[in-house]
Amino acid sequence: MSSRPSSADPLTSEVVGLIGAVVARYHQEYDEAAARHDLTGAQARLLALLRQRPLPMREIARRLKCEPSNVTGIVDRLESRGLVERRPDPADRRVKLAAVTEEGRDTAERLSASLDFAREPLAELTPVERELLRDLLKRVLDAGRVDLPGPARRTTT
Amino acid sequence: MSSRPSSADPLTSEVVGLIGAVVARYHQEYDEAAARHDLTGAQARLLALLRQRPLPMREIARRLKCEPSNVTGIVDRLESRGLVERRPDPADRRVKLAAVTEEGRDTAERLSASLDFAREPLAELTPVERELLRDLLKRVLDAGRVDLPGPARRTTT
DNA sequence: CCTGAATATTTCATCCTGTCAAGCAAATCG
DNA sequence: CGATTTGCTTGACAGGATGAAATATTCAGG
Repeated sequence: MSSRPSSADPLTSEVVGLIGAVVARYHQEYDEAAARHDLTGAQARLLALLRQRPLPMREIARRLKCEPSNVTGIVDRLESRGLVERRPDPADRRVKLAAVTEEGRDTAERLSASLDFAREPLAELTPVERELLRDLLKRVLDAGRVDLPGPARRTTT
Repeated sequence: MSSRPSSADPLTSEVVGLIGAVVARYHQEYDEAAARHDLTGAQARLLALLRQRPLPMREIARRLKCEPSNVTGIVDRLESRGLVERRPDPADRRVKLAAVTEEGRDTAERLSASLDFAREPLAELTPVERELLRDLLKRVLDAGRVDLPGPARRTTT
């Protein structure tokens, strides 16, 4: 916490602005891609999440950072369209596992394929630059985390 | 279409994943900061926008990339709390300018001050690294589309 | 075994965001 | 002037999000 670059610092606020722009762009493109498959953003995120493996409602809520009661509705809508199904958990009869159906997996895959952002634009960068960007983003992401003994705590400046 | 790095490319998809993580973090922190001031994300964005100067409803919709009718509601709610007011445009009586009130400006400033993301984490980077990140982000943003009112294309590449 | 606390999910009420279609008012053009 | 366009609002509606209450199941003690 020695020298926190205040937002007054022009360079820092420029980077902050750029990150804001990236966030806006990402969202716009994500929602557009979702809409192309008749999905909302939330539905697309849920589908992408379940693409890995079935998950309990509770766990979905935890990962999406929302209330479980909210997940109920999103799964309901996807289920009514046959993209997701609820299965009982053999180990605990309270929990319901949400899982993609065949069609759901197919949709998820087409969706992911049509997500151009951050693939198209990344073509601008050379492999070395991509590595650079990766490392910088990693460090920025790690930084916000609680003060764990993170990799390389270089509080220069 | 020469050398588009497919998502199959491990490095590219790692970077895509990191950008997704940044987006998620940014949103989470933005909404939390807004909530701390009893604002929703949309209300906070609108307030931040008007902090610069009053804007016609139409222009707000354009910048927030939503329908004008949506802006009406958001301004309504902010106005009912005394954070924003509608003024007539002397030049065109059809137009209504939304402007922050004193209290609105104060709230906007406290909000901006409490936006820790991308300021705290950026402390991890040295000034040189921040410049590097800035340039990489600029190029990624410029690549996809030339739509942003980007401040000066002085990429010097 | 039975009771009571904890957990997982759902339902319901409520609010905000977002879209679209319709409408009104003011400006603009022929 | 009259017709069209532009700016904003209204109303209807769907989805996302929260919080409180209800139900079912698990689990820990006595």
